Amino acid sequence: MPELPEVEVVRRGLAPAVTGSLVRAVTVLDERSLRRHAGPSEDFIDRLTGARLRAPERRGKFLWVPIEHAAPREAIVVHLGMSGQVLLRTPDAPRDRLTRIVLELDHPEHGAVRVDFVDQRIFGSMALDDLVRTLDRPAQRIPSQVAHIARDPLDPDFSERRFFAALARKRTTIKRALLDQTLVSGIGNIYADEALWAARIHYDQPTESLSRPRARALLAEVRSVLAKALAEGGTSFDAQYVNVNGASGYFSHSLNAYGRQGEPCPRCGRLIVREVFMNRGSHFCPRCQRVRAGRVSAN
DNA sequence: CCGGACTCCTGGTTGC
DNA sequence: TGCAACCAGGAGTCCG
Repeated sequence: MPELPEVEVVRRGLAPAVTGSLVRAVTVLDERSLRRHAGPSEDFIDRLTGARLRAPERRGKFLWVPIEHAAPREAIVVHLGMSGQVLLRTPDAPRDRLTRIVLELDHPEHGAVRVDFVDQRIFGSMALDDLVRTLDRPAQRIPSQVAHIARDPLDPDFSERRFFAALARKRTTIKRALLDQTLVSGIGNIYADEALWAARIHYDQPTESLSRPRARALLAEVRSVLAKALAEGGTSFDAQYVNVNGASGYFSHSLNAYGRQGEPCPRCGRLIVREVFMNRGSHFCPRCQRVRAGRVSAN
């Protein structure tokens, strides 16, 4: 699935069901989905069973559910990878064929609920991880697996100053930078292409050649596209991305560049092109988005 | 520090 | 219709 808007849709959907719930039972159907859990699956099951869950949190594409009263403090960390889904089901609902992990919860008000982690490609994972303090906000604890991930652009504490400084420090090109989760998190291939299209920037434009106003404009487009996609429930091309109730998002109808190769650019009419970059498709308008000469920063 | 190659996987779609 | 090749929203590691 899953870039920031899709993961946030999942977080919001999960919140009312898991917050305050007690974990009654844990079933691991495929241990490969625990790849990022430090111990064996029995360890995951034993430590989680009987735990009381708190409200789910998110940074970038990582989602986690803190456990109450755990010492050291810990959380269930969920990453959806390319094809992960988190589904809320009634206890006796049939299981999806690709279900890898099942959590049976008991909510103090809503009663029994089942959380199914479904993942076709198994690039996603669940894990129990310690919550640690990080430098970027000492008052907050986040899973150790997420500590290297930058804040995302919809985070109220996202620092533009920091982002621009990190961008200036990098000797790379812009799409690579947008996809670098240690610079800014939550952006994946779809929204990188969409934001670059909106800002009229070529994916291979060197970051050091971007003026501050253009970098600022790009960040504004990133925020805008993420927010719009979130408002429309995320981007679904098929059943691979759905919310916790199994419903698709609508943002695929609003895409201007991603997956639109051969179709006219909505702005200028020139046909959108797809090129392979970083082993994946980059979609852009060859007229609106050209690599241009720009200032080379002094530092 | 940076980029490219390669890894983890399954299954739907495309093309012969 | 069969089957192989290709493609996919991510991200970590290793190597030059």
